[in-house]
Amino acid sequence: MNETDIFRALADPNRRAVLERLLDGEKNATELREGLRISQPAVSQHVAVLRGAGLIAEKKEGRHVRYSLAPEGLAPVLDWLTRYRAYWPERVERLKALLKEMDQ
Amino acid sequence: MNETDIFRALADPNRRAVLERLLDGEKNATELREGLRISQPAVSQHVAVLRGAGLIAEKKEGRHVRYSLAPEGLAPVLDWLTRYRAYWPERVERLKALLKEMDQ
DNA sequence: GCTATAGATAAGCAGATACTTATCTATCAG
DNA sequence: CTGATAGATAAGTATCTGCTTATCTATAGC
Repeated sequence: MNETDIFRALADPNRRAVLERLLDGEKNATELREGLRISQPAVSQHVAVLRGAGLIAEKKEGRHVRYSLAPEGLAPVLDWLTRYRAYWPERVERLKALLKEMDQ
Repeated sequence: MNETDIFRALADPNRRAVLERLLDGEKNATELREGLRISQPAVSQHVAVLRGAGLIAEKKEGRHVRYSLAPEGLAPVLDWLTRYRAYWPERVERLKALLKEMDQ
């Protein structure tokens, strides 16, 4: 839930890959594992780190667990990044375009 | 320069503190150290990690080195984060306000 | 009940991290 | 040249990470 936990969680490529996979909807652990060349326990451990950082939520359904992105989880990163906005040169233009697009 | 290097660099509180300090202008290593309860070599090592991640630039001036934030350094983080925009609920409102303010 | 499957937990280990003290290099002041 | 200072580098070490295999728990189907 704090910046350190979140940045540490995001520092691992396999964990970012897990988040990536959740972009297109809920997944269970086995689905999250696809494409990652690590064992089932390793996935479980990564998921625990992501959950601890507040980045994913889980919902038990029988013997399956459905994992999903936690909507507010990345907010501290955005907040942190915003403090450095003076150092986002032309990226700001891209963001403006993005927000305009989102308005439609 | 890649996401992993950047997130790893940001995962350490002392390194984030160094960046924080650079928000109000160039500093030399001794100034960066103020407030951090770590040795001079530790600061030097953190600075090396931040430089390696492309987050700070340095300019030698005699026996001093002036460190500053590297403007483009955080762009990959912003880009990464943008992919999760659907999960930024009301934060978007804050950003819109911010960008409007920057237009003035 | 028995067996299979989803996922978590335990234990162990190799490599990475963050720190320390000691030392080195380079510039500056006299 | 000499001594002091800014900063980097070297070497050593305790702790943390990310992984593995083995095992455990819990649900589901028969």
